[in-house]
Amino acid sequence: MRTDSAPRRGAVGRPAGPQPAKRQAILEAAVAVFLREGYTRASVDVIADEARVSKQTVYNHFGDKQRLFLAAVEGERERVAADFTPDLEPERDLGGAGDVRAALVAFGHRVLRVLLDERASALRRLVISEVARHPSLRPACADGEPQQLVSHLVALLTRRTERGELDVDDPATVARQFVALLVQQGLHQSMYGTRPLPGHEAAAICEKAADLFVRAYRR
Amino acid sequence: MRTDSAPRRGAVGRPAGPQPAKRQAILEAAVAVFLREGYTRASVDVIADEARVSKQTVYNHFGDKQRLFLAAVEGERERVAADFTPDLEPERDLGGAGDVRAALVAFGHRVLRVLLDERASALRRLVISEVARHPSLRPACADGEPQQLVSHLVALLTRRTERGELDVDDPATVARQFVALLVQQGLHQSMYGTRPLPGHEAAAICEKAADLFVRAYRR
Amino acid sequence: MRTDSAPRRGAVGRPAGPQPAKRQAILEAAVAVFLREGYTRASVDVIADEARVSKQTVYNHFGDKQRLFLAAVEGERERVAADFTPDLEPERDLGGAGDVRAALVAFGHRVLRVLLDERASALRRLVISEVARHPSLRPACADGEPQQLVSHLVALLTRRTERGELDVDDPATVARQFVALLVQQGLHQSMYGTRPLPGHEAAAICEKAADLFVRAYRR
Amino acid sequence: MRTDSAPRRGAVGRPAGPQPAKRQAILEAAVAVFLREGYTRASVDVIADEARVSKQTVYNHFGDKQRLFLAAVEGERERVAADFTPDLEPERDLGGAGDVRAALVAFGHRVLRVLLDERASALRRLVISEVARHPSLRPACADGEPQQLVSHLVALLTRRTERGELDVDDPATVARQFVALLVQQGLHQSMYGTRPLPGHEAAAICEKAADLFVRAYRR
DNA sequence: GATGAATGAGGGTTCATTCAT
DNA sequence: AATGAATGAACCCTCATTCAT
Repeated sequence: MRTDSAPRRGAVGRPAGPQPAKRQAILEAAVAVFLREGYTRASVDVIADEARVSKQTVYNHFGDKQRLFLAAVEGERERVAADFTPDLEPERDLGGAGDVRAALVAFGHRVLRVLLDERASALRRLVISEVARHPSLRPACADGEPQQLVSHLVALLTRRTERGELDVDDPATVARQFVALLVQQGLHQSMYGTRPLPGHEAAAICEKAADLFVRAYRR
Repeated sequence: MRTDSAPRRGAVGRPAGPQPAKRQAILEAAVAVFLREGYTRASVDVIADEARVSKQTVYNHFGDKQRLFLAAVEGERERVAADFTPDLEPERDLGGAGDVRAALVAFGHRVLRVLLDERASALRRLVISEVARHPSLRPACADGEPQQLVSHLVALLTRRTERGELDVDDPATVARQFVALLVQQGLHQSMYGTRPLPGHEAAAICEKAADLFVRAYRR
Repeated sequence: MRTDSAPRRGAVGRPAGPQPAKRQAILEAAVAVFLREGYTRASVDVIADEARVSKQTVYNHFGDKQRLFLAAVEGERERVAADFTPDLEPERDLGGAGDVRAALVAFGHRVLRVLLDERASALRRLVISEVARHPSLRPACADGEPQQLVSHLVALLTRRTERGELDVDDPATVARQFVALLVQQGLHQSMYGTRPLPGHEAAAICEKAADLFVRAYRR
Repeated sequence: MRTDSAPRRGAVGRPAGPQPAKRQAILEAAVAVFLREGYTRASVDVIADEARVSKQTVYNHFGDKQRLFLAAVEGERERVAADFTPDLEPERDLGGAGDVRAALVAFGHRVLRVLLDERASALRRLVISEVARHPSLRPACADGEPQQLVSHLVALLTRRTERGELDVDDPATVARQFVALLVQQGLHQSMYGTRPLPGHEAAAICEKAADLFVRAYRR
C-alpha cells in the first residue's frame, strides 16, 4: 500500500517515466474526500490539493468529476473486499467441533466486523446517497452483503447439514437470510456506521440471530 | 403579482402579519426539492421559487438552510408515518382464522409496501446520506423500521402464542428480527428504493421469511 | 443620455427603489468590453468590475453571457442609430439648388461618416465575427447599410428626378447600389474601421461614386 | 502507438529529424479549427488532436498560438487564391461576341461564386474579427476584393473599350467600383456567407450592377 | 524533433446569505 | 413580515504553455 506521490528516482538515475504514482495518489485523495464529504460537497480542488497535484492533472487522468467518483468508488470497493479477504477464509471453524450455535455466533461477529468497518460504512452511505443519480453505482449498491460472506456461510451450513447437525435444504437462501438479518440490525443500531456499536449490542444481535436459526434448523 | 392567499390584516391594506400558509408552502417545497436533489444539490433559490415565495422569506422563517432541512425531514417523517397509519391497524387479521404462515406473509407484504413507498425511500436515502454530518438526523435514521410495524407484529405474535399456535417467548425480539429481515432484503433488492421490486421477488422474500419463523416457532 | 450609475436619491429622501441604473451600468460596461475584446475574450468578471457591480448581479439581470451579449448588441445598435439621427434628416440638401453631383458627394460623405464612426465599426466587426455562432445577430448583421440612409437617398433621387435633373426609374435599387458601393470601399480601405480613412481617400471614393451615378442617370 | 507516416532517419531506429509532413498537418488542422471556432475559441489542444500530433510539437513548430494563427491565415489565403485561379483566367469570354451586358453579368456571377465560397467566407469573417487585434492581418483584410478579379475586369473593360463598345477612361477605378458593388451586396444579403444566397438574388445583384455600368459607360 | 504529463491562471456559472425597501 | 437586488466565495472545467523523457 504505497502512498508516496513523489516521483521515485531509481538507482540508475532515470528521472521517472509516466507516473502512475500520481494517478494512484489522486485516487486515494478522491476516496478520502468523497467518503468524507459526499459527492456534491467534495470539490475537485480539494482532491487535487490533497493529492499534491494540480487540478488539471486530475482532469487529465479522469476526465471529469463523475468519472473520478466512479473510479474512486470502484477502487475503494476492491480495497474493502481485499482488506477482508483474510477474514473470509471459510476453513477456520468449519471443522470445529464446537456446536452449531457457537459457529453461527462467531460467523455473525465476523459479518459485523466487516460491515461496520469505518471506511466500508462510509462507502456504503456514499453509494446509497448517490445511486439514484449515478446508475453506474448499482453494482456497488448490490454489494451490500459481500458475496464472499454469504458463500462462506453456505459452506458452513452445508457441512453441518452433512454432519447431521442441521437440516438445511436450501443453504443459499438460508445464508442470505442470516446475513441480511445481521446486516440490517447492525446498520440500524449503528446508524449506518455512524456511531460505534457497543460490544454487548453486537453480541446480542449475533446470539439472537443464531438462536433463531438454530431453533429453525437444528435437527 | 401577489399570489398569497392568506387574509390581510390592517385596514389600510398593507399586507402584514405572519402568514402560516407560507411556512407550510415552504416546507412542502423544501421536502420536494431535498428529496429530489439531496441536501447539497438542493438550492434555496429553487425551494423559494417552488414555494412561490421570496428567498428572504425562507430565511425569515427558518434561519438557514440546515434548519430548513431538518424541519423538512421531520415533517416528511411525520407525513410518511401518517400516510401509513391505516395500513397499520393491528386488529385486522389478528383474529383471522387463517394459519400463521399466511398471516406472516400478509404482514410481510405490508412491511414491504410501507418500506418501498417512493417518498419514504427517498427520505431514507436522504437521511442515510446526511446522518454523518447532521447528528440531529439520528432519530430519523433510527426509524428505519417503523416502530408501529414492529408493535403490530408483537401483538400478532402474542395473540398467536396465546392461542397455542406459536411458541414465542420474547415477542419484541422476534418481531424486530422478522421486520429487519424483510427490510434488509427489500432494500437490497430494490437498490434502496431506486428500482421497483417485481412482485415475485417481494413474494419470495415474504414467504421465505415466514417459512423461517414458522419453522422456528410453530408449536 | 444619462449615464450615472449611482442610485439617485429623490427629493423626498427615499433611498432608491429597484435600481434600473445598475442594469444600465452593466449594459454600458458590456458594450465597452464586448466591442473592445470580442465575445469570447470578453469576460463577465471584467464586465462586472467595469460596471462596479458584483458578478452575480450581472447574472441576476441577464441570465447568462450570451443573453448579456445580445442585449448589449441590441442596445448599441439603437444607440448608434440614435446618435446619427440628426445626420439623417433628409431635408437639408434636398431643396439645395446645388447640382446633382455635389449633392451625391455630400451624401456620400455623410454615409462614410456614419459608417466609419469608431463604435459603429467595432459593432460591425463584432457582429460579423459572431453571426455564424449566434443566429439572433442576423437582424443586426442585415443592418450593415442603415436603412435610414438608403431612404434618405431614395428621397433625394426621387426629388431630383421630379425636377428633371435625373432619370431614375427605380430609386430604391439605385440608392442601395450607391450606398453599397460607398460602404464596401469605405470598409475596405479603412480595414473595417481599423485605421482612419484619410480625407483624400474618402473624397475620392465619394467623388468617383458620384461620377458613376451621374454618368448613368443624368438626363 | 506511433501513427506518423514519415520515414525515419538514422540506423538505430530512433525516430528523428524534422518531419515537414507534420508541419503541414498542423497547419491544415489549424485552418480547420480557426475557421470553425474563431481565434479565441480555438484551442491548441484540439488543433493538435486534429493534426494527430502532440501539443508540444505544435509549439515546436510555431512557437505560440498567435504565430500559428497567422501562419494558418496566410496559408488559407493562398489556398483560396489558388483554388480560384482556374476561374480567373481572363481570356475566356473576353473575345466573346456576346454583348457587354452579358459579359458583365457573367463576370459578376464569377465574383459572387468566389466571394461566397464557404471557406473563403469563413476566412473573411475570421480576418475581420481579428484584424483589430492582430495588425499583421491587414494584408489579408485588404484582400477582400481579390486582386486577380479586379485585374481580370480591367482587361475586360479595356478590351471592350478598344472595340468601341464601351467608353471607359479609367478602367482600374471602374473595375474596383464594379467589384465593390457586387461584393458588398453579396456579403450583405448572404450575411457574410452565413446563409446561402438564393440564385435569383445573386442574379438580381449581377444584372442590376451590369445595368448600372452599361448605362454609364456604353458608347 | 517529438512526446505525455504537468502546471497556474482564468473561464462561466451557482451558491447561501444579507441589505435596503 | 415580505421582497428584489446585491454580494463574495466557491464550483467544475479548460486554457496556453512548459518540463522531463
